[in-house]
Amino acid sequence: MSLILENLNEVQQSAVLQEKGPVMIIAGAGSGKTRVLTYRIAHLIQQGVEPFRILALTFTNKAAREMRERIEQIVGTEARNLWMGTFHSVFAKILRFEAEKIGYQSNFTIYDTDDVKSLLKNIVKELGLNDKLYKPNVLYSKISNAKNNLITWQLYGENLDLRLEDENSGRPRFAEIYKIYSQRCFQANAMDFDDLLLNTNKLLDNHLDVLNKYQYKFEYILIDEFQDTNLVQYSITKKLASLHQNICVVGDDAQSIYAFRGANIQNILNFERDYDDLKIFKLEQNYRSTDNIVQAANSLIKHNKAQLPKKVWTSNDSGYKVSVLKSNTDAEEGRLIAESVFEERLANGLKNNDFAILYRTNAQSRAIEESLRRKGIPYRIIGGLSFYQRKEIKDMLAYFRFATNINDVEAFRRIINYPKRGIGATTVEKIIVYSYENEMPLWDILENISSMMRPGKILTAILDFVQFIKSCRIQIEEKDAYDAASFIAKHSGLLRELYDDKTVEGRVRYENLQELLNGIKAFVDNPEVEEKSLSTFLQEISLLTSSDQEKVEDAVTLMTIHMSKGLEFQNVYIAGLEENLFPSQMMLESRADLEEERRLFYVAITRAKRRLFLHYALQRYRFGKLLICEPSRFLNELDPVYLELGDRKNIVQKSTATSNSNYVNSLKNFGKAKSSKPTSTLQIRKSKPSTNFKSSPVECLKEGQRVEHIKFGFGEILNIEKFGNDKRAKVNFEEFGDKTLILSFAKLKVAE
DNA sequence: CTCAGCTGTTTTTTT
DNA sequence: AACAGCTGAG
Repeated sequence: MSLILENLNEVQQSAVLQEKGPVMIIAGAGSGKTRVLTYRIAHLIQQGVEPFRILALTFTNKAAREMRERIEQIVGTEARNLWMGTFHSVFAKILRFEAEKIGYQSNFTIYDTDDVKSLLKNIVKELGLNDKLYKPNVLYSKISNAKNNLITWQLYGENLDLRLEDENSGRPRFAEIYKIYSQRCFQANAMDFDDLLLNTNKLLDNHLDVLNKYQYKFEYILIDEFQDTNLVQYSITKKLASLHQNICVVGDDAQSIYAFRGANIQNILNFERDYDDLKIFKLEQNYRSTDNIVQAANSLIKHNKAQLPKKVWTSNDSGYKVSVLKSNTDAEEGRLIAESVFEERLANGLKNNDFAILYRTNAQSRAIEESLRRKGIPYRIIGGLSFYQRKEIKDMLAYFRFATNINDVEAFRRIINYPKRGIGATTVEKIIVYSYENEMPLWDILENISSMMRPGKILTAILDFVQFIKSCRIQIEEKDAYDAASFIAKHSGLLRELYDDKTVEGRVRYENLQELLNGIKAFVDNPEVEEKSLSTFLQEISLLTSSDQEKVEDAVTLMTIHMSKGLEFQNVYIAGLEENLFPSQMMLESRADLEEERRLFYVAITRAKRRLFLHYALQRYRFGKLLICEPSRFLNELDPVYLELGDRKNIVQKSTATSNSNYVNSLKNFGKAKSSKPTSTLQIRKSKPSTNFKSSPVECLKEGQRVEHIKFGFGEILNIEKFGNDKRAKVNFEEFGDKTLILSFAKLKVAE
């Protein structure tokens, strides 16, 4: 027991020892938050609390797994009985157990984003609405938003304010769509991510016996990353904790980066309001980073108005200053990063695992990957298209899904004519619409299809398909996951389809499918797994995310900043610190929440332990266009005292003459930025897109033509060549030198 | 019903 | 650049 405590500072200790009652731990970045949480749980177990009476909710499965392992190291295998996982996975588990109470079957499917969008698209189509106005993306986020705020479709329909808002924004029928969508999910015995929470809440509200059971069961409740919880999550945990009142939340308002998903910092304030005997602990000492990094982060975050008072400090050495590096292009940015990784690794005896490269959007990884590959630096990408999101995998899983849940309409849609069976879109639509209109389960129709259709090729195809699904169901009943999956893979024709595809992509897809089967084999062979059926496997993976891939060898990590939360690395590179990319233009336009973007940058900075590199490029390919970029406003917000501008000689060597002088200029003026001009020298050019700039048609542009570009100004076309379906022009600009532009995209017009 | 080829659209972040 | 959706010919 003292063994536990000697690793902790005073505040950490008292936070661990405050076992009873509501506790809130405000934990600054790198302040040992996970350690406190881990020890707190271990301590409870050592005090004799049964592990299965402790509920610990984390943000990612990975965080849960790591914490479980660490607890296991302290208290032993008992830790396996903890109720620990993400909100979604824990409540999915409870929902499967209690499904009948809310009219679901326990083998319900979890619809992922693609399923949801496809369903929404079809509803809009059926209602004959304008799909420009009713875009699946918009609808989904509106529905998700509503659900996260406990607004069911019934409540939505009754809420006149919301209805009025929809009418004003040109979507008067949204409430109807929400209703139909919810009903369709229910009929398909499916839940989307948000339903896992909303239905849990509903279950606890409407079934007192269930509520009592879990209230009694969970004697201690702990919530990690509390700043990222939304209203449903708060509502559920509050209900569960109301009997024992032993609820401990850990969070950092400065790291709240999921508002777009309904996360609400307000929860922290509500928490103080809802529990008046609340004990608050503030962890403010940072053990992770050098002083320069901590101070740079502080200097950034102080620009945010909405925050809890808190002083993050460290007794660590000041270390290196934070490097700010300019590149001419995204490609050069990648090269600088790769070179730095290479040198730093060699000079300091670091391993690839010690490096992380972070970016705002997944699309940015390409350029960096290329330069890493060129330098022969092994890397792994976390996020992006995860294994389970690949088309071929999702197709295979759709077969599994449909065979286990025969009312899963979205799975049915996916596989009914893939591989091609001669059952076209028209037929499929007829079946589905018939099912909805007559409120008949999909499977009832399929089983009786011969009495509803004219005999012919199509009918035979459907009958074969139904027969096949039936045989799959028998396999799933009788065999283990691997045997059943192999049967389905083989007899569905999917494996053959991909095997026959001799292209490179086809090969990869085939291998991916084999990989999936290997994964299922491993699942079956795992002695810890008790239930080895295919449907258990499906349930296991439906909430897996890209961050859950096991880390393999020693490799540099590439990921979005969102994925990096909770992690730390010796060296961190943040790429793409440009206005409109970070902070993201989208974010600013849609929600105007600059503070969340700033918190995101704060999270990124505080991942670094010993060295931090901030990169921006002057030009970058985005959306297939070469864009001129200006440095992020966030760079100007950092206190220059903790920064150094491009110490790297190779920038000078490898840059062109023009940029060279830019580099020197900005180096000269960087520290004075604040005193001289508020906009600072980092800014190159105001990017006010002139409203009346009209590109000339491509045909008007000839070699030798004098032209004007919206950003580059005036220049002369040197040559034009065909590039795929596009034409590309090399243009010599007076101010910016030679540029190659894609004519169909470039804002370019004939000069007057 | 299927396929090839063309057109237009879309790119924030994730459980 | 990558895709989804449409059109027209078979």
